[in-house]
Amino acid sequence: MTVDTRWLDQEQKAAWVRLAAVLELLPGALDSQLRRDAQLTHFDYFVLAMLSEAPNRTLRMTALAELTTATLARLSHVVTRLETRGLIERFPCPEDKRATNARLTDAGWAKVREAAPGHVETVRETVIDALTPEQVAQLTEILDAVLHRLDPTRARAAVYERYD
Amino acid sequence: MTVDTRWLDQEQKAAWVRLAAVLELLPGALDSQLRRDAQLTHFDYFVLAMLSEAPNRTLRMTALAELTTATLARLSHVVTRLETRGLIERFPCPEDKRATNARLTDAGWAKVREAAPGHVETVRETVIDALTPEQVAQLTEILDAVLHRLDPTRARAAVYERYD
DNA sequence: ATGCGATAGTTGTAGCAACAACCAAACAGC
DNA sequence: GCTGTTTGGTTGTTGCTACAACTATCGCAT
Repeated sequence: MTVDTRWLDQEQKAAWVRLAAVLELLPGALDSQLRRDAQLTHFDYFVLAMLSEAPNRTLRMTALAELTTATLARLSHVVTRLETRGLIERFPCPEDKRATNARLTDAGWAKVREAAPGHVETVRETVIDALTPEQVAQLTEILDAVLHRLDPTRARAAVYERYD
Repeated sequence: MTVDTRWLDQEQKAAWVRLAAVLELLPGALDSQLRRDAQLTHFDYFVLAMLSEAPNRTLRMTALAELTTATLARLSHVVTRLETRGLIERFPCPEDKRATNARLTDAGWAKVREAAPGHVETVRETVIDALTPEQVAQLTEILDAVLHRLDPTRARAAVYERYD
């Protein structure tokens, strides 16, 4: 019954244990900074950021869901909350009456502008400034390989290939 | 009022965007495999794994909390659930009447043995096997640098320094 | 001995995420 | 021009996490 498992060797285990630790700690660090300074979760922030870079600061829910790697259900809940807070507005898509557009309001735009510097600073402090330029390049390649496994359809490709 | 922000350059942004994507996708991938195949969250699994490697398969709640980077409150809830399922048992610590010990039951031990191969296989598929040996070594160094920022007190050091 | 701050852990509650069920508009086939 | 299917989105439920309040014990200084 037991399938012969290829266990991890010492070096692989070293990398994995550290990755697991980062996976546990980093999201919390990002989240708590944004929550404290901008009353936003990291996911909230990312949603607003994607909208802020879109033409007319508007995207269809489906497009926004792909950009943020979220299910439509999750996105819908999040957008509902952000809409209540006046940061986003929803309106029916004229071209396709099934569809809904989400647009960043002026207040939402202001919120992104206000939150960005602190967020970037946190990213620097926790990750970027800890690495040499060579390591930053290595990290990019490594993560690309991993993403290729995680996201074979490259649904998110559009987002991060803008930054090549 | 505006503090002069050091924005990320192209290469830094490339690394960061990819890291954000991995942070979003990888935990879900790990979680859903374990949930599907062993009815365990990744955190559940890690708790059981830490206990399974401890002397007598027993640890004080505080020690277990440190090993898993969890708050005591979070751990308490998780252990309550695992206890209900018969995978862990709690008993008062004889030396310190404030303290509680958590011990892995035989059923819990069996669960870990059963879940481990599938989990390792997922780790291989999504991360390790996507990388060259050089990249694995690079990743370890990179993550060490990040962890140093993230966890300056090295609370988790004990866990991952076992794998040097 | 006793009074007080620190330590160890539990519990209640509120908020967010995953999953599934659901409805409506659009499209494809005949 | 009906009918069945796919697409786009919302809503309800359940489970887990964070936060805060609370109890009990310990250690130590007086």
